[in-house]
Amino acid sequence: MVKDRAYSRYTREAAALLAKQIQLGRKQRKWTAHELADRAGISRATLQKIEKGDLSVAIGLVFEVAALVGVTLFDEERTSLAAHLARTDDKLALLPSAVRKRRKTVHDDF
Amino acid sequence: MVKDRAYSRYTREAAALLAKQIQLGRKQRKWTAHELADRAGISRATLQKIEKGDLSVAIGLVFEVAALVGVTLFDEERTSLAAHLARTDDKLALLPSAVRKRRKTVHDDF
DNA sequence: CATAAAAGGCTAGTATACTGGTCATGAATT
DNA sequence: AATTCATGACCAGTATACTAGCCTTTTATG
Repeated sequence: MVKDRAYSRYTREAAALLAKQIQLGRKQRKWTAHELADRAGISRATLQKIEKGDLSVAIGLVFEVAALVGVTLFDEERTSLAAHLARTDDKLALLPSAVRKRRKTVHDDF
Repeated sequence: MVKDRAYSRYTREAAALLAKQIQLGRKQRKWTAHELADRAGISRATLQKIEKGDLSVAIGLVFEVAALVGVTLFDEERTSLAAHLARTDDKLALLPSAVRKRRKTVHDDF
């Protein structure tokens, strides 16, 4: 053991909520853990970690499982994911591609 | 190389959107990648993967970075994360703790 | 236009995520 | 009550995420 990362409260709570929603979704569909793991193409052990809100699991695996049981991040009711992505891209394009730190002190931050 | 996982379109798009939102948030705050990586306690290389929507990054690291730049999953404006979590817990409590598969064929799925 | 710094890539090393398996426990059916 | 099976926990092995460091390419600014 070397790392032992610290996580913010927000991170822990958000992951816990996602985990619970996934478990809820699975049970509402009446799928066993084994069944869902198979559908997602992951091991049962990893699914257990996901449903516990383990923060070390790859985000792709978590999103994949979430999608399978109908849990969506980003309330995609109103705007489609793709459209939202495009709008975010547009905003990004308006900003300089590199963030530059001031070399000399300039009075613009108050 | 052994795995080479396949991910659903939803997973890829959701991760891409999150990645872009993070990058946007960072630039709006005028932080360099180096700066954000330091604040998050991760390497610059990992932050690059995060801002590219790499699906193999640990979900905790992604959420942590997202929180730092003000990107929130689960529109927490209306309901607090904790409250949402509690309500999900309640729903879970109403369901049987183990999902049981039918042994004999029963006509209830149509 | 010159230059300093940000961003992007790459690599080697090591910590660890994920897997496939087993075992124990408890909960749902008959 | 007996049985079957879902769940939770754990373990060893292997693939790989993450890091630190370095080099190259852009990009903003003087």
